[in-house]
Amino acid sequence: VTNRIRIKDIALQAGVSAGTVDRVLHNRGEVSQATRDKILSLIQESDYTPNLAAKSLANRNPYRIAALIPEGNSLNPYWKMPIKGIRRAAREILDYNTGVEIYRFDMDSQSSFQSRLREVLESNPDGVVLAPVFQDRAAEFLKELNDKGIPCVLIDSRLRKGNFLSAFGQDTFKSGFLAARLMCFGIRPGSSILLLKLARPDGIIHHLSRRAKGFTGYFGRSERGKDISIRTLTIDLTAPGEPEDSLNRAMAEQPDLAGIFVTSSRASVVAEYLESRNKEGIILIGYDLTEANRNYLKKGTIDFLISQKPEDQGYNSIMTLCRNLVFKLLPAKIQYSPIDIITKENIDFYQT
Amino acid sequence: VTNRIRIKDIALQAGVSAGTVDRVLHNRGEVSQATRDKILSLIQESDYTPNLAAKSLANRNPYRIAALIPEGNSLNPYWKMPIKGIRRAAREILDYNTGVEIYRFDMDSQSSFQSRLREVLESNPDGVVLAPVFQDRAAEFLKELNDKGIPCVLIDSRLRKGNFLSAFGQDTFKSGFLAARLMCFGIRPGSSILLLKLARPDGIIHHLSRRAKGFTGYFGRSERGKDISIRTLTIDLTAPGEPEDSLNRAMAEQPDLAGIFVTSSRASVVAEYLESRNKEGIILIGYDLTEANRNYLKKGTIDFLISQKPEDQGYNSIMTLCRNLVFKLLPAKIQYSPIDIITKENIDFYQT
DNA sequence: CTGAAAGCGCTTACAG
DNA sequence: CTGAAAGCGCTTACAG
Repeated sequence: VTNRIRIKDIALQAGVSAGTVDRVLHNRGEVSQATRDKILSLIQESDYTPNLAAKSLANRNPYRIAALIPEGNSLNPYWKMPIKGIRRAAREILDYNTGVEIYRFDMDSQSSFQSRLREVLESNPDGVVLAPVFQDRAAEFLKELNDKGIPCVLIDSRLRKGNFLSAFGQDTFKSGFLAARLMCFGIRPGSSILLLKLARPDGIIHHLSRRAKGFTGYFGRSERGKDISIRTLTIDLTAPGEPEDSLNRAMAEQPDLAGIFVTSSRASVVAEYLESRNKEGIILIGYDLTEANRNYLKKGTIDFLISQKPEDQGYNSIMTLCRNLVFKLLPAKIQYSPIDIITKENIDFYQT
Repeated sequence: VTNRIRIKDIALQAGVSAGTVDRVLHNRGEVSQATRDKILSLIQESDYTPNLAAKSLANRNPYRIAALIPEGNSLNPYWKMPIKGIRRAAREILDYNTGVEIYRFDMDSQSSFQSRLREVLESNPDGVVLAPVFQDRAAEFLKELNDKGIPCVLIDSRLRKGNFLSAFGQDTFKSGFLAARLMCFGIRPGSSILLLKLARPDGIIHHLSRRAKGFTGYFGRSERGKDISIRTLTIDLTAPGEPEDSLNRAMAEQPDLAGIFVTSSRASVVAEYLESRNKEGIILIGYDLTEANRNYLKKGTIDFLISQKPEDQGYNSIMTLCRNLVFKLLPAKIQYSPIDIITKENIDFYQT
């Protein structure tokens, strides 16, 4: 509070003007090597940190961020949550003279993705937040951004390399692993369980299959998991008669079924099925706090939901980009989301 | 980004100067009713929001916050975590021209608490963050602050009323309830469990007994909890021969012991005991990510730890006060912390 | 009751 | 290569 060091202070010490200090601070304009060195060492000693309020106030040119995010529809309600965080961040960074434009695309349509990409490129933004749903197209897009020198932050991504500023996402393998641990904790040894993939045929299923791998990976590695038998089932929810037909068959074939793990955010579909059939005592574990999932969790039909603070993900992706643009801060390349365990008992206190 | 409304804009529309608008904005100085009304309605229509960067830059008088927090010692390592958050917040709000002074006291000594209170009052701060460990003294202190018009934020508190700005804390009953749910999920029906209070004789045990109440409250209310037998045991860790003696006795009396719940942050003590006796397969649930607890969680001796983002609590308490001081924002009176479930599998991704 | 002016710390043309 | 000046939006004495 008291005596923070200002640019003016080091200028005074160095016997130059504030403008010159600013020039070496930002590697801008020509400064003689001698004064440059002097100022640099003065800055080192003085633990100078810029006043962010003053910095953003003085910042003339507004920055524009483009966010490319899937539409949230009834088949995929997940994306409403990151969008909420993005909107919140957008409001906050108005004071940093930075604006956010959101471009929505249809998760089921590569051409819709493609045309939004075009629009974004034409708008010539200062930075991009991207949900790289269609991997190959996203990679090409990333290259175009690189050529133009536009930084890009990835959200809910499993890309681990590529020329992006930062990537947000859960460790999907470990989250499946955790789900298995919870399942095994709750069922009797010798039980039989079902690993359920509820996907659309053309959907991106990389996340989902990593979760499944993590889940099955737990068994065999652990004491408790040893004598559990797992069956895997994939159901196309858009097919007629589904998911009832497939679930009926599975139930008939596994009469001793003790638990179901759903790799997608659609555990509610299974919960609905179990309720209508009056099947009780089957442990159900799934992902994401969608409206429908929350309800079944509160009723007790779903036992655990695994979440990843999707709103935070949206919020942080924008803030990361903004801090990079405005303050030139370099973020961590990978920013893992938490793997949160949500139950009926703690959901009311969960900050999404 | 483009055209945010400024004070100057409404001044122009109202045909007055910026100073006058500022006066009605802050209810300061005398302004004629007519111009006041005009400006007020103009503000309503224009969805004016102040530029926070400019606001804090122009803010002349520095604010001083005093934080009264227990020392973190080996018997109570918990408080290191909120302190970390407080320090982080302190760094950030330097730009808001606000400083934080931390006063530590000995949790076991009311007189130490008392003398720190005096120091704080004498320093005449603009706001106070308080861990109300000694309830009665804290209540008196609160009154003195009220008289002086100094706002106070409580941290890790179960006070639900009193004249404070905001209070942070977990719903301790519900967190015990959740622990019971997890316990019951994992043990066989008919098992016997131990509810363990590890306290010092003079320590504040309100938190701990609320957790215990929540834990026992689960049984009887739920299907799964019906035929579980619970024994409660209190151990004074500072007594000679403890906790070994008491635990030896308990083990002898409950040979079928399937699970132990520890209401304090010292589950590690039990974990150490179980390891040294080669007792495996007993489910152990406790609180807080202390160094020792983390280690036993990773080894698998502790099954679940319940956490409440203590660092966030420290951080948010300072930020809440700062926003009130600088921007006159009114926070929620009670701000519940999350009830997080931490396991070996997700601890690496947990943001404390 | 109201306006004009100076200042917060940083940035940005502009002039030399 | 360097300095002086103006400006970002808000606040704060000061003068009337």
